[in-house]
Amino acid sequence: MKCCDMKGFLSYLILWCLKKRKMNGTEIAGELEKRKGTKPSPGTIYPALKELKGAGLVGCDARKVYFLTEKGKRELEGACGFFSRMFYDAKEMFGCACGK
Amino acid sequence: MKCCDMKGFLSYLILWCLKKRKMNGTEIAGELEKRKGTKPSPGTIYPALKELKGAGLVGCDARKVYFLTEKGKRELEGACGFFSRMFYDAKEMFGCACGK
DNA sequence: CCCCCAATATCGGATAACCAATATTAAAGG
DNA sequence: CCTTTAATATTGGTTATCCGATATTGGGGG
Repeated sequence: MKCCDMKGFLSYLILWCLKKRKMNGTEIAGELEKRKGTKPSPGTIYPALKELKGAGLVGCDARKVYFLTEKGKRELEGACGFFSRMFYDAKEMFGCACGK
Repeated sequence: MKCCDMKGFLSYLILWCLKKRKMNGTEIAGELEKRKGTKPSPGTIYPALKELKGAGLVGCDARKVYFLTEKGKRELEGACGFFSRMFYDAKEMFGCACGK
């Protein structure tokens, strides 16, 4: 088990980051590096963005600046609810996972 | 993207659940069902437990009741710190992901 | 206008998570 | 002790995530 090398987060994290502000691919990669500790490679980030765009969760303008669509916002909120339920006892367990 | 079918959580979630109390495989599966919405199959849960035991993160007694080892506790805390950093802005983003 | 560099895109492959199906073990009751 | 039923274990295969390497695009300076 490698808890801090967790897979399956990438798309979700991208949505999370885009909720704060519009970003291009490089900026997103940098933001993910800050959060995860490792910078996703181009071969990771761009296919992910393409997939998200194909799913209608993000859009991008002519300058390749990506932003959350309404559908993406709903998806993100659904995912947050999912996390919320999954770790409903986060507070009593630690003070953790709550960004405080 | 399938945010609510996220992979790579299983081992982590098992540790999380075992932090609360000792459990056998079936109980763990039930607890995961409550949290994730889907019950992991035997072919999922037992290999995961075996791996965790092999890594020294959990132990089990003669009755196959699993518990967190000290190493497992440290691992879990490390993972929690990881999450904490990853979603450091959880509060400002929503009120979410904090089990409240 | 052309070159150059950074950003973006694509592709193949490696890895690992997970499940379905099946086999084995253990427990409880008659 | 035997049977039956639930719990545990194993195996093989499917799928998806991610990365490395490599192409392509686009924008700014000369």
